[in-house]
Amino acid sequence: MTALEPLKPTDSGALPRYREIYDALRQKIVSGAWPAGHKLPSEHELARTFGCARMTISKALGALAEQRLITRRRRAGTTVSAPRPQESVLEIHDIEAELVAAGSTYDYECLDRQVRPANADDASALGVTAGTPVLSLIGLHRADGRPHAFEERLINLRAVPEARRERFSRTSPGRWLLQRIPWTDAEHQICALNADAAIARRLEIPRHKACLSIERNTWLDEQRITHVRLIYPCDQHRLIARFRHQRA
Amino acid sequence: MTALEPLKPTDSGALPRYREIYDALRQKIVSGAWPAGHKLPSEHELARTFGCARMTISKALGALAEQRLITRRRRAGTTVSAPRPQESVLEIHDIEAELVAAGSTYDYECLDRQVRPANADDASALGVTAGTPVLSLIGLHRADGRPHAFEERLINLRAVPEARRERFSRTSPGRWLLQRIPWTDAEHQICALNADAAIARRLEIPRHKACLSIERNTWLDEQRITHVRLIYPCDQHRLIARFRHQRA
DNA sequence: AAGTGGTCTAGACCACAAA
DNA sequence: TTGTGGTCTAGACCACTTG
Repeated sequence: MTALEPLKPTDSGALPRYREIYDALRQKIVSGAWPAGHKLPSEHELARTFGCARMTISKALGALAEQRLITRRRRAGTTVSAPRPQESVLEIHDIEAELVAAGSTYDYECLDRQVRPANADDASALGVTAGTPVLSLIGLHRADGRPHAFEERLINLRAVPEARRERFSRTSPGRWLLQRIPWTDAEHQICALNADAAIARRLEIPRHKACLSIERNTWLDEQRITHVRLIYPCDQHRLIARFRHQRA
Repeated sequence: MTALEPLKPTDSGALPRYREIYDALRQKIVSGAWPAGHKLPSEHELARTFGCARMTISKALGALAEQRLITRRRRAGTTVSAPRPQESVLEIHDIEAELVAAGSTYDYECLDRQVRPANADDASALGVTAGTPVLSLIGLHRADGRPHAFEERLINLRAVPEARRERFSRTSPGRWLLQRIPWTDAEHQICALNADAAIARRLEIPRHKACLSIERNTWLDEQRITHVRLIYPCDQHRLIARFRHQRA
């Protein structure tokens, strides 16, 4: 199969035309028949080849471009991209939803709650100017009664003033925020660390045991909403990320 | 701003029409003016409101749907989605590229190389049937001469027969594969662990020090290509993931 | 200057699901 | 049954970029 199928008999089956075209072109690429750098026919030519309107071709190419399988440039045409660097969609689920889905019980306990003007550490973690009112929360997530994750959180009260009225004694602030506050940007940092004395005590694990630390910053447009650091014992959490070139 | 702008004077500026419409609708959603569950006007009505063709509206809505900000269903119409669960694009860069970008020198050393029929462990890790020929590689990545990551890898020789001829004595198999083999699916598992004796020795760190473990499986369509496990000392690696609702 | 992709139109028909 | 989104057409003009 070195030439494009000139015409496909209209599958009375199912797939829309642009999707068939997408699949046909994608096959050329992932099979290696069209290696990186290969120049594709122009949209006009593909439209003639496949016997459809140019917009239909454009939709198929748009999908391939979104998958980074091809690069499209005016005048220069469309070429097969170099294999993309490892990149994956990481889903970091809501802790409660995750545990409930796994059939565990869940509860949250507040260990400390303070409203204060941001000190230097707060300001740097949350990315606000010192003195901005913040809500500092320290809490523990439990699964089936056993410690599951330790949470340190800062909430920008300038962005989320209504959080000042919440006690968060049994309500996980993460869930509360997620349900109320739209967010536009999130950033995660993931690393490993050895449990220090405080963390070991809270999570009821030996000192120095490896833990997974997930830090998350969220924004609503330019405004910082919250900073959170979650610490999981190594054997209680595992991030799973999947990526498919092919569209759903 | 509770009503939609009925018409925008054609910005002689820059943005395409569908993008302006996308932005306008997105603003309604992230600002909270249209909460989750809110029903959007129909495409025909939006086309009238914005004074454009329905396909232009459809393109804007398609982009919003891809961001999961809205849900579109035939007959039922288009509604604002619930805030999405935490989900982020995780970029796991090629180790060498990452180090070079950071201004470090990089080298790879092969510690062990075997071609063998898959044993039970290989078969389970790589997801092939026992007896399938596999290439097993154990190696060390170094940055500025110091151990940076420990790698254990299995390559399915049925999928990548040409790997059998490679020595991989100084060439990182990850990079070699990435440059040659197209892949369609990848799965990552990330967790923390305490260094055991073997890892501590290889990475020249104390035993029990926390490490980040990244396991990756890759597929070409249904066929398994490789399984790799990378172990980084906690202070030498940090995954960073960003997510934006807004399109680039 | 000319060819390419990027966008847009004003229609059309269809499939689906809710009423 | 009917309104909705999903797809498609056969054109069109424009912006960009390369030759």
